[in-house]
Amino acid sequence: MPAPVFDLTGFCAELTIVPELPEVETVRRGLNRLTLHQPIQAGSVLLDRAVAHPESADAFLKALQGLQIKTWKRRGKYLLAALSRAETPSQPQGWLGVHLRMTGQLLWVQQTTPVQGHTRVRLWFQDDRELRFVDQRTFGRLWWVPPARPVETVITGLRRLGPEPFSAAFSPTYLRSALEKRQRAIKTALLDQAIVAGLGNIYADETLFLSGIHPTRLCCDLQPHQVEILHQNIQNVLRSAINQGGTSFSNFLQVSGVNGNYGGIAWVYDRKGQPCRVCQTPIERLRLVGRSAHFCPYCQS
DNA sequence: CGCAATACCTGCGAGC
DNA sequence: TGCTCGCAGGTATTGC
Repeated sequence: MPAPVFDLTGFCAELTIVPELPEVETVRRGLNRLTLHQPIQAGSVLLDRAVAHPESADAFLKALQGLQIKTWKRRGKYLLAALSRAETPSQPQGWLGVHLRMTGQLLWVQQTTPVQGHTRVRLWFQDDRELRFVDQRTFGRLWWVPPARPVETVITGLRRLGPEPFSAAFSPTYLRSALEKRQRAIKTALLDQAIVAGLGNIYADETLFLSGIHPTRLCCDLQPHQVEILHQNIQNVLRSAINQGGTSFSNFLQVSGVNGNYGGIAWVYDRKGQPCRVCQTPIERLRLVGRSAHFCPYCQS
């Protein structure tokens, strides 16, 4: 099997790791090391609906031609490449947006690398390089945002995002006010990107375990000190996952010797029936608004 | 407005 | 062996 020059996702291909904030942040850092200041020469769209804007794949490719990437930013789980032209680097030329959703991957490969199944979009750079978007379940999307158009008018999902978990806006006070009147389960609220941007199913379950809070507990029933703990653990879980290079759950991290309780091991996620790492009680799973929630019935209440 | 259900997808594994 | 079916989950949309 031909290995990519660099797998920007940085995680084990055999494991299905859905990209949440730490994984997207890891991809962003890889993109910033590899893809900047090189004009896009051409490209190919193999699946039309992978391009959310503009309407036609041809228009998308035409717009990107000749542009280069100044820097990659991240907002929630969205990646945003600031575009410019080599001759006029200070003049913004819009944005390239990417959302990996469930199974999206960005690969930095040689153009001669055989095109694997599920390849959706190819962008060709100089020196035979290519940014390849591969996405088995086809939920991932790319956008081109024209210059002078506010990004969120094209990538409308950005409008619905709450604060970044490491921003000043995401304070314990904010979180308390966002939760105190809500009648929904706390797990559901953590998955709601309008409350805080970036948590997905895995890190939401891990956060609740570390906070000793049962996933079905109603937001409005949480004590202020519990919200404080929750706030701290949201940051702790995401921070340690980012420090592990984007995933806390991959085999190769374990075999390469990185470990400790956030280096290769989930407390509860996908551990139904296995003993709790703290009290040995079997981990349970229930369905909550169409998602699985994993928890320890003894440690979490 | 708040919240939940559903649609969108494909591959895989369980069960028959 | 080969089939069906449930499940995995981020986000947009729909509907109560």
